[in-house]
Amino acid sequence: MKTRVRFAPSPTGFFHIGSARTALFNWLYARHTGGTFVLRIEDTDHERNTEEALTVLKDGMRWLGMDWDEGPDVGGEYGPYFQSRRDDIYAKYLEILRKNGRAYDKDGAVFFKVSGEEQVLHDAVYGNVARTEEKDFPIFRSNGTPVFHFVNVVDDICMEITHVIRGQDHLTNTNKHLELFKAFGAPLPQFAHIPLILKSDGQGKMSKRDRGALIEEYQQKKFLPEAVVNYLSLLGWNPKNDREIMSAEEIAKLFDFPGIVKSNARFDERKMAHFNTEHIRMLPADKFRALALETVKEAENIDLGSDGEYVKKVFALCQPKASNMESFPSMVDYFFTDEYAFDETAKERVFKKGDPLARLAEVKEIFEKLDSLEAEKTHDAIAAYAEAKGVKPTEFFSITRFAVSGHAGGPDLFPMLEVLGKDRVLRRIAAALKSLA
RNA sequence: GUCCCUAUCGUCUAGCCAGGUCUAGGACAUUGGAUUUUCAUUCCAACGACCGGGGUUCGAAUCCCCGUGGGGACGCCA
Repeated sequence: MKTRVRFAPSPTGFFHIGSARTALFNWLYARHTGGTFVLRIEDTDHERNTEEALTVLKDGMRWLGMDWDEGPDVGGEYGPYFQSRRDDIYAKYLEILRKNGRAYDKDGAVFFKVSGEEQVLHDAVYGNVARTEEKDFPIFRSNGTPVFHFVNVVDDICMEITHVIRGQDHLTNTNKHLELFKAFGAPLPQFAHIPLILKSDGQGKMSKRDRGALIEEYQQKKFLPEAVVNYLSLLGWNPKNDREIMSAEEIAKLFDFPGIVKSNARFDERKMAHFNTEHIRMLPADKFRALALETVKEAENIDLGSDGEYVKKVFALCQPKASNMESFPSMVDYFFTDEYAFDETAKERVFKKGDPLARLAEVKEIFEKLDSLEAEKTHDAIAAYAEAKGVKPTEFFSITRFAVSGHAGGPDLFPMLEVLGKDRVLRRIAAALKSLA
């Protein structure tokens, strides 16, 4: 039988990292098994702007590369995929319960009559979990709208969902669902509950107010979606072979229930950042260039000019040193303007010892004699001069970098000077000699 | 309060199910070195954990019990 899994969010206006991870595990399992990934919108009982909220959700899903096979925009055999449009189906299923004597009216609402028998869940992650649901619970509110537990089960039955992968916070709700499946005489799906994501500090699970809790944040901060997917996949799952940096395809290939961890995981934004850095470094040059271009263009104070080849060289030079895209514009700004600022802490560091300005003046003279600043030649020229003078070559490096870029760090110095070009470098050194004096 | 889940470095985790090969492995973070070509790179190293107590066993991180810690569910929210 073909696997059918679903992600069933209610559009709230933001895409929570926990939801995203649940979606991801479903998506991974579908791709791993060659099955179908259904996106079902649980939009009952919500007055919020669902159109906008839905967009946030869909954008987030698409950004992370979690394409759905059935659901909004793509349709499918099992629609409608919005609970708000399935009232007739719910009415039909309520009738079944009434006929079986499992539903009754109370206070204007409809209640489900529980069996009172112990239910044993065979969970793919947590094993057998026994629990008894003691109280009858409402399945339709007094305003006539159906309740989550009811619609969730009915939809899973109708959509022939084979595996229910969801957060562990539903573990104790599952009794209710088991009772309902049985009351309908429907086959049970395989349940797989996954551990929760906890706050990095403090108590409880990640809430929307915690930093790093919303997928929108990662989009805004220009994280690579593949990095977010990679990190999220490893929060509560692992391939058992110490592999960490992986593509979504690799993860999907390896993903399965036995690798899912039972205990909750604490979110760590530093490790998330690390994955982001690794994925940036791994990006093929052309993809990185496209991303860099987009990022820099959004930083309005930077004018890339008209020399496409120059831009290309700059980005290629900086990619290996880029730790995140958010700060990338500030990392490359000086390549495109002579009006760069001199970083104060960098200045302190550079001027801490020796006589940097004297060195800089010497560098200027050395460079003036060269016909171009080809990296190796430039280096050799300084090294030769330094040796003749009996000074360490390193004494020239920091000040040169600082003079032409305003930073203490950045891409490899000599390739950087080569990209900048002799004219620009000499112009900047001359200016710096005056302004830093 | 009741019920359910869970417990290895600060964090994510491997090992546990089929007990010995574990002086417990990897990653992030931190600290310290190296690359005498800077650096936001790379490499190397250090630091650092089996929650406590009982039991089973020749032997327990691994199996069992009890505590304790952590998390969750108990809504006419989803």
